[in-house]
Amino acid sequence: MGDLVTITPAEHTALARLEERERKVRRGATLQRANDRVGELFILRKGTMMSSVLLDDGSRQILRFQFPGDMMGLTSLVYREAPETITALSDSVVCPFERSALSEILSAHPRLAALMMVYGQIERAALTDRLAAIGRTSAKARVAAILIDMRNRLRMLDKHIGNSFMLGLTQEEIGDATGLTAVHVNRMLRQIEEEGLIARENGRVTFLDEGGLMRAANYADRYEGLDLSWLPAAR
Amino acid sequence: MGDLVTITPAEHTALARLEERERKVRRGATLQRANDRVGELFILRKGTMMSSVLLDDGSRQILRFQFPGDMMGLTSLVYREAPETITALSDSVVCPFERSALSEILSAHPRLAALMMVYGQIERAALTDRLAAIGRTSAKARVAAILIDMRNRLRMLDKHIGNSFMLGLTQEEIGDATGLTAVHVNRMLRQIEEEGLIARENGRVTFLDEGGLMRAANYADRYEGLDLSWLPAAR
DNA sequence: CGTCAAATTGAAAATTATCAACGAGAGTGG
DNA sequence: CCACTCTCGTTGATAATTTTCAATTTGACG
Repeated sequence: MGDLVTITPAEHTALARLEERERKVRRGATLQRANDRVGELFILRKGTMMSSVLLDDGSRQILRFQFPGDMMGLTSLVYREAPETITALSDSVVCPFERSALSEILSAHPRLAALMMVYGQIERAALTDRLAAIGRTSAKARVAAILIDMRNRLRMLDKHIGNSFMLGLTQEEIGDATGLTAVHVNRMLRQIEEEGLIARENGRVTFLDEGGLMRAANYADRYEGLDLSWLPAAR
Repeated sequence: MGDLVTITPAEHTALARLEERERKVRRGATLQRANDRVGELFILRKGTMMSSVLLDDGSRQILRFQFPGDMMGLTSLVYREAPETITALSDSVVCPFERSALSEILSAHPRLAALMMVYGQIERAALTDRLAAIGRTSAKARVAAILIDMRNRLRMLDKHIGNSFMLGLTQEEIGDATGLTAVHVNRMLRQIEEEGLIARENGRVTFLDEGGLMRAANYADRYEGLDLSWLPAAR
């Protein structure tokens, strides 16, 4: 949250209480399973994770990728049973906390409540972009969009990531995020590569023509263009 | 919000301040256009509206349908420029209010802040269901899902809506919501009808086999199964 | 060296889009 | 009251995109 506004010491203390405990999650392990009874929320401290739903024909839709600093499992604010599965994409560390802890923060720190609504809306915008991409753009555009999105989000964590990065997703995972089959993802990656937009070498992707890639993907960065002047004063 | 918890008089007064002004919006008129500079939020008082994005090849993706009581334009909490367009599906009445008004409520009424997060998460769940449907289910399933969703949401407003209701969407709008063409929507509606799941007569849809329809659609009702026991006390 | 997940490739099939046309019904101006 | 126009729904034929199935290859790792 410190990226958006300057956090006061009192707010910092309150947020730190959410991260008192730690739990390790191995790559592939499940933190929360859909339809399980749940109550805990999490902050991702290290690693990357994803939230997904499993349809009853066995296919999977990945809803969102999570990076360090993200809150996860916010839906258990609302539902008795989790609607989403949360899985580790790489070995990760999470900080579990109780709903009541969040409740106390909302009461004591209105500005943090507002900031959480802000994050909720950023996430909403990201989800709606994905929705529009899956509903209305070609397979190639969707794959390109995932590449750009992953690069941008990784770069938020590590400022000196440039045009080259470890993707950290299998082609099957890209397919589950974009609503395509792994086979078709493979063909689209190859096509994007043949057009000279990217280069690939075992998991590392390099953007050769970022402008062309953005145009192919119809991409909008939802972490830009923010206006937070309306936030209440810190308490 | 009164559907979820009992609102105290003080909370009621605070919320009523959001609805002091009224504005009429004719069917087809645009309340907020994507990429316009915006600052206002809205509560929908009467009618139905939709939020959508327009891609630059001219195609449209409908993100969400709005019904009376819904807050709209929450993204202007965050962005200088609106990412979504909000349009009236029928003649409607909205109540515009300022971001600062919301800010004051968050500070003065923590339980309302929490309830707004709850609504945000319900909306998120609805969006992710749509995402999974568009990404991973057949055209027929997506159309069936829209039918069920519209019926359920209309029934929340009017308890004695049963198996028959006015859909209030053109086939083109159904297509833009499901990521299909209007032509294909037509064929899917016909097919669902021929299978005896629904009947249609100029805009009115009647469910003949609700169980079959739910199975065809892979449907989950996100307004059920809530657990709000963690909410802070009313102030 | 053997094994296993992941990537790659080709061919055929299924789904969905595109194009083009027509019909029904609502509103509108003469 | 009668063209006239417009939107919406409907239908058929064809094309494009994406999936499915079935191998095969590659690379990491014990």
